[in-house]
Amino acid sequence: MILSEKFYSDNNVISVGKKLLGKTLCTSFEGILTSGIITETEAYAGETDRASHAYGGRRTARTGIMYRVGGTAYVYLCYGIHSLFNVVTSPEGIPHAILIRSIKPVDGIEAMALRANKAIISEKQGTGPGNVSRLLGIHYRHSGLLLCSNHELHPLEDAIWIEDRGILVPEDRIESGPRIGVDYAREDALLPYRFKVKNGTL
DNA sequence: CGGCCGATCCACT
DNA sequence: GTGGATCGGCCGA
Repeated sequence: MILSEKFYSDNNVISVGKKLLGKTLCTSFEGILTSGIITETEAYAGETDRASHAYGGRRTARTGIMYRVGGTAYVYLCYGIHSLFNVVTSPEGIPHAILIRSIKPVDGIEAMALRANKAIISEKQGTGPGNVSRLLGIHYRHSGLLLCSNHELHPLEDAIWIEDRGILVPEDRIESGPRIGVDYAREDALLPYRFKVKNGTL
């Protein structure tokens, strides 16, 4: 089942960050389907979160994407090399977003191996936000794509979406901790907004 | 328009 | 554990 706008429009970014664990992130580019189960996320809590690109109400051509309706893809370039994939959550006008940090590869393993320039794909290849995008073929040009438009009507159209395939990650299997690489965020750097499945086991 | 730097990864030691 | 790769976005002049 493809997650709907209702799932993403939840104003509680922490709760959505946790609920995304165990869901399956899918892409279809040029007719090639690849997917992976989300095993790690980070929540970015809008204008009051010093770690967020929207901190203080900063709204530019790039970060303006985060103010769109929940279920919009926010992808941006990091360190000049990596496209990092986020999904906007909350209603339109509130710039909450979840960064997808790790996946367990599922569909299209061969295509992923090709993209990663590896002979085989192990679970390790899906670790790290830059790698997630690399395996799934996500590029910052995809920023602004809607994740819940009905792509099934256009199977050959490029699309990103998230599915619920019935994998349940109970609260006691979720480990929370501080986010990565946000030391500049001062007191907010310590907030436990990073969520991962314990031992990476699903 | 110039300069700085980032929600990172990987090869190498 | 460390440093190089690599470039768009943003800010200040």
